[in-house]
Amino acid sequence: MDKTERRQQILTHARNVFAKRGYHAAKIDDIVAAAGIARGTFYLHFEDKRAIFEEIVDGAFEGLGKAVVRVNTEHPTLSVADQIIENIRSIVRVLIADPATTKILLSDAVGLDPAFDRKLLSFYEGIGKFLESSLEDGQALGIVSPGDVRMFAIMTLGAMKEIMYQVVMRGLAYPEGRIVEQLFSFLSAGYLRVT
Amino acid sequence: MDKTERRQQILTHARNVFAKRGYHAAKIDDIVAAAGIARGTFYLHFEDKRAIFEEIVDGAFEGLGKAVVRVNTEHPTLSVADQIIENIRSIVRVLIADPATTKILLSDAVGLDPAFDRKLLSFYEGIGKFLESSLEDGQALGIVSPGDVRMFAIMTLGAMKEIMYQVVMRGLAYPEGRIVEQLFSFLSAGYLRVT
Amino acid sequence: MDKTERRQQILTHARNVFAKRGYHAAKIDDIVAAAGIARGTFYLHFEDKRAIFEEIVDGAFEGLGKAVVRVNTEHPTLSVADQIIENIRSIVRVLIADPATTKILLSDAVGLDPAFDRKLLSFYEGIGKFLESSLEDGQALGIVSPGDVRMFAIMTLGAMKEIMYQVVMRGLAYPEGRIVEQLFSFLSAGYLRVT
Amino acid sequence: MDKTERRQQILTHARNVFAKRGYHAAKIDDIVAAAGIARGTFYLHFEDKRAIFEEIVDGAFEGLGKAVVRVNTEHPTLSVADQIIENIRSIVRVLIADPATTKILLSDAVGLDPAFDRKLLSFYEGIGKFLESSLEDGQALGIVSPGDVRMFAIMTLGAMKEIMYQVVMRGLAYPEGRIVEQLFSFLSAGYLRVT
DNA sequence: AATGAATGAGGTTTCATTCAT
DNA sequence: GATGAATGAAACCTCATTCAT
Repeated sequence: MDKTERRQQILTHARNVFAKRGYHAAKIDDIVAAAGIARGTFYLHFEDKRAIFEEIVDGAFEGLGKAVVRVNTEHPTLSVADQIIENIRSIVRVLIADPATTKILLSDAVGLDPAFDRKLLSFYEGIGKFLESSLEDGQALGIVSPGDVRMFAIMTLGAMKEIMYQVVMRGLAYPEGRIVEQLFSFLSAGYLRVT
Repeated sequence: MDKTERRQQILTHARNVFAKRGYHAAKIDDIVAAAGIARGTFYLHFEDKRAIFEEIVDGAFEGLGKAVVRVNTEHPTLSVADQIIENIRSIVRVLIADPATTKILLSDAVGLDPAFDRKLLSFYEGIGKFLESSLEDGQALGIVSPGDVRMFAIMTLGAMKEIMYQVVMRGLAYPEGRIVEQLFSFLSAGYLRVT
Repeated sequence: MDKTERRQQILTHARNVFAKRGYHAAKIDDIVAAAGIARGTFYLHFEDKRAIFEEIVDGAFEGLGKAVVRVNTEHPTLSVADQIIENIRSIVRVLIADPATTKILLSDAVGLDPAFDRKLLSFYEGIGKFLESSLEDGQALGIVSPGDVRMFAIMTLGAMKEIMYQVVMRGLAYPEGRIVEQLFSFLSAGYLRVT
Repeated sequence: MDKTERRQQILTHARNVFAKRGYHAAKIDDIVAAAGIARGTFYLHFEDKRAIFEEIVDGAFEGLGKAVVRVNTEHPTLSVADQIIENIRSIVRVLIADPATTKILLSDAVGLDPAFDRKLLSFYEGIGKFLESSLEDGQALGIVSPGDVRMFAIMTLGAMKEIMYQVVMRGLAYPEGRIVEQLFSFLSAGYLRVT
């Protein structure tokens, strides 16, 4: 087994262990036992426990980053609505496809310590900035209500995170399509009809 | 200083320490140093580190539970919309009033370990159930769109959690009124106008 | 309650606690709880935990010391045999009368630490010396076999200790008379008839 | 050094430390210092302090168990008297050969706490039962006096324990042969000649 | 490269004792 | 004298990381 494969194998098992136990309760022993390697071997491939965890989280960030595509409003091949829906869909798909990683992202990586919090916040800030600028474009085109785009971005992110949190933590059994549809309809019209 | 005061004093300092460092990085020594007491004194008042953390979280749960009031649709003194707004306002107010606790709730308490996750999920499940049944009432009255109330509840909760997370983690400086107003408007109409 | 009474009360309860739990497992808290006093009060009457334990053991030594009377061979009012029997009887009686103290002596006080071991050994050495010299007198009178009186003393002491150990530790239900009679007959003739 | 050797080495040093200081005064640090290993290494081989102590005591029990052989009265190659003597001799030999363990057994392990007391009592009960049944056989053959065999067993055990206690605690310098001979003669005829 | 025994810093908790009230 | 909250030394144990084989 070559070095890259071995790394990948350890990463995969570590991901499962972290997802199952949480960062602190996951011991190096659990990881090497799951991977079927010796303790020393782990350290041949990863600097330390923190490093492998960061690598898992960074990988997740990257995967999500790739899932998001800027909505093309100039020469769209799909309608704007469909592009938004496709965006939501690809994000949801990535998250659902790897529940262990999603759980790590939405639960285990949260509140680890101030340094890790900064990393997480910085990722969400990137997402937020991207969403905000997209929403601003949308406002220019009249497809996003006038209003505080930062707030829109935050609430959108929150709604999405919470659905996925419930999916991975409680096993909420919603298929991708239903999640996407509900989110889109929520963003489009809310649900309160009180005036 | 009597026993209750002393407990309260330790709780307050512990809360700050947990909020500053996170659960694991917060050492008993940090807490007792902050409280200006000896290490043994801590254990006179609390079983162990976990216990004081749980007490902080439970206190937060309780405070939030009290903040939520069922919307009265039968003999309302306020319009339904105003009641919803008041509900949102009181929750937001409680969270903003004590950012340390809010940070603990939304960050430090998350992903601590499977046991704590269950506690957290169970709290959110309670909130969710309450919201769902309120939303069902609302549907009967025609003030909530037909649709999946569980999803509505989750997305609402997520939007709210994310705003507060940003407020306590990034120091997002939104006043209570603005948060309430934005949330209400989001729940009422979303922001996408793509059809 | 005057000082002496209070001391006595604490001693009595401490004795029970030590007998029940053993020296180390007996906490000052257990003692003061049993005595119905405050923790500080304990220290008004006793230097420390060790001191009260020593006092209990010293008291037991004293009680046993008083139980033993030198056999009078010159102007006996009782036969020598009867005097020996009376001696055994009074020792057994003292031990059986206060099982808690006996348990402390034969179990809890044993192997506490080198310093306490010395105390215990010194007590047994006193007993041993006394027995040895009595046995020597007996040899002079022809009522004790020729032989190693130190060994006789040790084996006699051991037989007696073990009976009492079984009585207090296992609740071996032998009445005083039976124990005395068995011991005397054992010392008189052993039980092996192999030649 | 392989795992078994290392365990053995730690056991040996721990035995000395326990024998020297007693269970409670013996710190893990003393043991690891004596063994010349790091603290963590200790815990690699033993669950905890209690576990290594129990292992030492259990080992002693086992060694003693092996030393005792049932007296063969049907087709004896040695006379019954000689068989008894050999039995006593092998027990005494085992105890004298390893004074540290004997001291632990007769002093440090005594009165440790109720749980350990039960372990000890259960061992002595086993020995007692064995002796009692042997004595009953002896009575049937007429080589043991009629009488209470349980009492005989207890007194025999006590005499033996006390001799060994004196040997290891006071350095009583009796050679094996002398101890055996004295014990045998004591069991055979006692020493009192008072009518 | 792989192993796994060894390391030791670091943290939690206990509990005998003190002392202000 | 009595109280009981406060103290802090001391001890155990864990586990990430190292390193000789």
